[in-house]
Order: sequence, then C-alpha cells, then structure tokens
Amino acid sequence: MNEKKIAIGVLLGPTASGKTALGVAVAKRLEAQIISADSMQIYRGMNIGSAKPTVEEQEGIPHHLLDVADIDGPKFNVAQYQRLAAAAIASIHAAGGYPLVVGGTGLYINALTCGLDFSETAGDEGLRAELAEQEKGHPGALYAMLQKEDPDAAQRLHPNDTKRLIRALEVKRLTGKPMCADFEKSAAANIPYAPKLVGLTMPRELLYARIEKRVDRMLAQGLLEETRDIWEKGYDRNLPALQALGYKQLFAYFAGESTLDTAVDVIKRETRRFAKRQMTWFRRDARIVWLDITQYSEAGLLDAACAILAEEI
RNA sequence: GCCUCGGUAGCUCAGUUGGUAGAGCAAGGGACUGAAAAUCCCUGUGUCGGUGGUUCAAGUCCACUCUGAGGCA
Repeated sequence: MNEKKIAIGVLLGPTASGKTALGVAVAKRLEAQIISADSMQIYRGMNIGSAKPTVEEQEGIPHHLLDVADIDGPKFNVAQYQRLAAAAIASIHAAGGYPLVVGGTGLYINALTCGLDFSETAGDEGLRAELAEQEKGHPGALYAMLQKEDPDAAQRLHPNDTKRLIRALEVKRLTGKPMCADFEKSAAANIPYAPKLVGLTMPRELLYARIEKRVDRMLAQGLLEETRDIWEKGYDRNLPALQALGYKQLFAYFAGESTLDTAVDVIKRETRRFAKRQMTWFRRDARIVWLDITQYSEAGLLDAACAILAEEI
C-alpha cells in the first residue's frame, strides 16, 4: 500500500462526555463531516434515548451512519458498520472533506482504526441458534466443542462467555479456519486511514453527575413517549436494538415488571456501568490523546481538539 | 427518670459455646474481532460507637459513656 492514507479524526469518550456537541463544533472549524460510531444511533425511531443529535444540534454538518437500520430489521453488525463507514469516509474524502468519526462504541471505532478483518467470516443465524440450544441443554457443551475445534480460541475465552463461544465455533465451522486467523490479518497497517484519536475524559464523579442529569433530561424530552410508541408496535423484546439503555428498562415498566421510579434508577445505574466499561475499553488504547474537560474552557477544549485532529502526520 | 432493643464494609444486615469479621446490594478493576448501550471474568481491612476492665485472647463478657428507636412512669 503506497498511496497516501486518508487522514481521519476520531472523537471518542464515555457516554455523556460531550462528544456530540464538540464534534459538531470541530466539524465546523475543520470543514469535516461526521461519521457516527454508535451502535444504537443507527436505529430509526430511537432518538431521544440514544442521544442522537437532532437536526438542530447537527447545525448543518452532514452526519453519516445515523438511521441506517430498523429496530425489527435484520441484525445489524460490526462488519456492516465497517462497510458503511468506509463508504462514507471515501465519499467525504473524495469531496474534499475531513472525515470525523464521533462515538462511543469501541468495537466500531476499532473496526475502522485497527483494521479488524471480517471478510471471510460471515455469520449464520441458524447455526447460532442451534449452538445456543446445545448450550442450554448442556452447559459447558460449547466450550468443550471449541477446545477440540479451535483450542487457541478456547484458551482466550471464558467458558461462560456464550456469545463469544458461539462466534468462535461459527467462524471455525463456516470457514474451516481457526478464529485467530482473523487476528493475524488484522493490523492497523492494513487500513487505508491515518487516524487521530481524541478522547474526552473527566473525573468519575462529574461523569456520573452528568449521566444522572442527562437521563432526567431525556425523560423531560419525551423518552417515555418515544419508548411507548416502540412498545406499542409489539416487537420482540429480545431484539438487539431493544437492549439499549433506557428502552430496555422502560419496556420492563410497560410490562408491569417495575415501577417508573425503579426503571429510571436502573437506567441511571446501568448507564454508569456502561460508561465504566467504555473507559475500560478506551484506556488500553495508547493512540488516544485524552482531554480532561475540566481543564479547559469550552473554547479551549475546541482549540485543543482541533489542534490534535488537524496536526499534520 | 426507669426499662427494652439497636449502633459491625458506601447501604441493609449476619456473626455459632470469647480465638483480631462475612453475605446481599452499591462500588472498583479487567476482557472484548459479524448481538458490543451486548456478553463475560475478578475483587470484601472495616477506628466491629467510645473509654476502661476481666482474659493468654473480646464484635462477642463486665462497668461507665455517647447515640438512635420504642415502651413505662
């Protein structure tokens, strides 16, 4: 690969850290277009709860990868995200714009910036369902099978991590190759991008206070009504989209399984835990330049982010 | 004023016949390659309200004391 790599920016951070607003401000200054890296904002109809930027909040900056899937549509996945985002980046670049990835879904960000390779490892829902059944009938069955079929993969997985065991078995059976083949082919050197990563951070207490406030704001903006509309469509509650924070807990309320107060408390608690998991994911990525928002004024933060993102490679 | 029952981990509480404490929840840490806001793993030192005393040894017994709830006058 000797052609010049496309410079892209990535603005990431835990939920409620202020990525959306800063992203738009950065985009305005750097003539960028935004590619969302958020596994829930892809769904049409899930707006308030996913904190999807409204048209006003987008301030005229083109946003890609929002509203690209239906709640009850075919399962969306990383590979699809990778393809769609790559296409968006290519078109933005071709038009002379700066692609700015903004979001908090670590796996999606890595799919773009770490060269994760999904090309030969398609999914098979039928096989997954079958494997899930086997595990139900005989707990431990999947792990035992994987130990025989792909010992390397088995070694890096925990026997209880059913989802990953299923995936590893799926890869082996569909491609005939062990899963680690994926890992070998995946390398940042393979990607056609030169990414710059900026992360938003702040003291844990402040982040938690912001989460609490944001959940309250979502409720005030009509999250309950938005969720009720979805609830009334009678979707299967097990759909991936409906595992989203906020929606899941309000579904429990509509189903009579909890009071509204309890549901709201659970949303806040689960959102805190989610933010913690996001931080765990991002912390290990040494490429990220962190900006503690308490160290900057609003304008200062924008300057700092732009300076990092616009820096020549 | 007297009596009773409490005061042990951030919260709710367990703690056997005295051998320097343990559950649930909360919280923290970690993993993560086609469900990822998902999924999974690991982690319990705290002036046992305080001060004295008995004892080789006290959350556990005794005295005093602070404090909360209830009861009786």
